[in-house]
Amino acid sequence: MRYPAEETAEKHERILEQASKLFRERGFYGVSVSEVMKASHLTHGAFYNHFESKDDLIAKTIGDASSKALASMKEAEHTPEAMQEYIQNYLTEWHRNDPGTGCLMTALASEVAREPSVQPAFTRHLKGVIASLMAPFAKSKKRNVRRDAIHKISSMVGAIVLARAVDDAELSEEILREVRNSLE
Amino acid sequence: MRYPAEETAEKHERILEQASKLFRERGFYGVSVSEVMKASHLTHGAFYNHFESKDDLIAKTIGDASSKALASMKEAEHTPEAMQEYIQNYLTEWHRNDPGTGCLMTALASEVAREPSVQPAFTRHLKGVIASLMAPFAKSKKRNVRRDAIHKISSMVGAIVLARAVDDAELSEEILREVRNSLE
DNA sequence: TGTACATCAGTGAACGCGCGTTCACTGATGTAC
DNA sequence: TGTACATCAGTGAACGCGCGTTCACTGATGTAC
Repeated sequence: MRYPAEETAEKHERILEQASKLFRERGFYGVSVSEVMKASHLTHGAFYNHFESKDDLIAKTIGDASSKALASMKEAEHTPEAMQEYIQNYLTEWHRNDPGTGCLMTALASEVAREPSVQPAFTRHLKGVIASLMAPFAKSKKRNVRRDAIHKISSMVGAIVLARAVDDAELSEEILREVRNSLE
Repeated sequence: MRYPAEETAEKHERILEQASKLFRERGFYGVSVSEVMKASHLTHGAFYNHFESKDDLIAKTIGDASSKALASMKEAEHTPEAMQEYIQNYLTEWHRNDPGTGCLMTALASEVAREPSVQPAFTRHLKGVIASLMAPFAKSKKRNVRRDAIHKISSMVGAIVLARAVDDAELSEEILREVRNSLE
């Protein structure tokens, strides 16, 4: 049966949001189309009214999640203090434990390396994050602002990725703490 | 038919080596048992004479690859210069382009986070790498030797992971170059 | 040393299962007149 | 404004496919005597 256009748009949005969360939690291959649709309170058949294929969903999801994340970063204050707070919040056990609502680069980077269809959106996202990390120093005379931003985001991503992969709670906390301290 | 014990051990080793390479290239779920066996010049049926299950293979493969990598790190020189060389070689386009023979942490970390059976071996591996990065400074009076090692390996892993996920060749090279420069 | 037989690492057909995808069908919405 | 009908986002059964795994079978190796 036919549905009001507004409702359809809401469902479309719901699919993108649930996919974004589930993919970050379990990876592209760890989540089926049916699971995404179930989480969106729909049956799997309706999927192809919204997306061409699972690959299309993956690409659209990353594009959408990236746009939202970058928009909220741009709205934030661009002071060195605000950036420090962002970094310190990034390197927390909370972020480590909750990939579903966390940074999409940490959750999906190694899968993106094998999935060319997502790479354009991922690249745009990383460029946006680097720009955000540079913004507070735009008018400063600091040298190597861009180099520092790239080094920072690399160690942040690496730290969360390693802290998640390790099954020794103490080592995991140590990684977060010591990279936090290194970036202070 | 029965085979000489030596031949069987060789085949077992071949399976571990091919699995190690293929998993790093395409991830645990991107490689089938049949593909591993084909690469080892065997048919898929023989697999269960060597391993209990695919999960067992994954755990044994990471354990084996880690042991070999740590052994070769321990054999190397433990001077600050040798460590610098190791880091500079790690952050190369060659390593980025060849995950199959590269660092297993960069290739598999985000999958390991979802695969508890591999986490013990992964944890042991990371501890070994941290120890190796600290070794050259064992007798120095430098403070924060362990913190620096953790920060270094985090940015190295993050840099390779990001450089692989990005489809902009210039940005990818820039990440490697700037993290290389930051760690000089 | 020679013979008889148990062992076991191979082969490849077959299994059930879950996946991505398709399709016939439904029925309220939106449109044409 | 009311009626007739095309539209299209849903539903859920069905599809083919590749996966991990099992199994009956093979035959040289290694062992017992």
